[in-house]
Amino acid sequence: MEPTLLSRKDQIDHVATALFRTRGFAATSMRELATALGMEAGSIYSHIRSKEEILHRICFRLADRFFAAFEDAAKNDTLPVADRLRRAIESHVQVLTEDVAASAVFLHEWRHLSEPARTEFLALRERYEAGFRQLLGSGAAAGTLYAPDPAFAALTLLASLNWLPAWYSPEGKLAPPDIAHRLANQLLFGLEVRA
Amino acid sequence: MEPTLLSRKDQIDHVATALFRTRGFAATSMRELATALGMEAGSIYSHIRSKEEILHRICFRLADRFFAAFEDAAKNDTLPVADRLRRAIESHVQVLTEDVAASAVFLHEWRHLSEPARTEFLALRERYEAGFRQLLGSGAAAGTLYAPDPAFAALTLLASLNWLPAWYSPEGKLAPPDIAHRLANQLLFGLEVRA
DNA sequence: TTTTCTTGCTAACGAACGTTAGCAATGGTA
DNA sequence: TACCATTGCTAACGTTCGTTAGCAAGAAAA
Repeated sequence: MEPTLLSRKDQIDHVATALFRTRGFAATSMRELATALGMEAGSIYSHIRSKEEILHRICFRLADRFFAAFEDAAKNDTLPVADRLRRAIESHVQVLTEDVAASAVFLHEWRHLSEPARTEFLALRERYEAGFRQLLGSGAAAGTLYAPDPAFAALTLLASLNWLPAWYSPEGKLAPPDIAHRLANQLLFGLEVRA
Repeated sequence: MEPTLLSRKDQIDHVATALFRTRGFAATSMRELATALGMEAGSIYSHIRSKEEILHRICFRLADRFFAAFEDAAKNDTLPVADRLRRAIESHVQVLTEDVAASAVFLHEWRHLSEPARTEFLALRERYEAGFRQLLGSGAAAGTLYAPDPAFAALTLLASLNWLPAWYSPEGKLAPPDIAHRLANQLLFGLEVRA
């Protein structure tokens, strides 16, 4: 029938990601998931321990990817801060577009993690934001970036980026690098025409 | 005991809004809602017809507010476009901060509306975004705004604003007008220091 | 060949879900 | 006084939920 590129467990994760994205975690039943996979609800438990385990894997795997991409992009101390920020933005967009569905789940469904996973997740997110904060802060200190309140700037910046899964489609006219470039420009240069 | 400032129905809406925000619509049970209101689950149905009716009211009421605020702010044809955009941004932020919980529900929980309400809601949101698109487009045409792709710019702009309910607290150090002003500045002028 | 792992089924568990019916107390209105 | 809208209760309905137990077929490993 189909080539088994993914293990059954990975297939479950993949299909669950799509369902969690569109219906939400709480509104997705194991029976819906099973139907989408072409199997019975009980059978899923041959591969996973619980529904939440799937969500846990989706969220934390993506957190890992965001961290890895950020390390690569921003931790080059020889580059000017503005350039490092641009690269961090582009990396973030790349991770988002690589798997939009998982990104959407990562951004919205983490609340359904129970403790202590939830707290753990929020700590990771906080650490990630701190990376952007630090970048903006040192840019402001160096006088190359305008960010009187780096925390505020970081929130706004990430907000613009994280809305992407709400509208991005791989079939759209804009390719991910295009999007990343435009977003970076708009955030760095603003909307107002310069004199 | 307590002064009855709100009708029981309004109290239900209010408490439900807070629960829908933190737990999500699907993960909030009528029994939880009842407990938070100090009553029994069945009793709620003396005031409402269904759980979804509450969500419907929350979402569409806020849509009305956004439209009203935008009309006030942006439909003054004598002002320069950039100023009208700034005013629209500030109005949007004001509606968001006036009721953060309801805003969060409006932004994230509308997916749980069933048809035809869901389609109706999306049409409203699309019309609202079109207002910003048009503003950005005419600014670009007039040469006062840099927005080569007004649709893209509108998405990014609203994204920055709509993330606000994720972090804003009325007890925070920034007052809503401050926030609005900073957001408008950051969006209009960008992060990079001007020559 | 025997064993073990993977994969999946059926049937069912107890719990929780949204909602309804029927009844009762209260307080304002006629 | 009689009436009626408001408000809330108890008890239960049918359904769906996540999950488990027990069994079985096939492939891979010993």
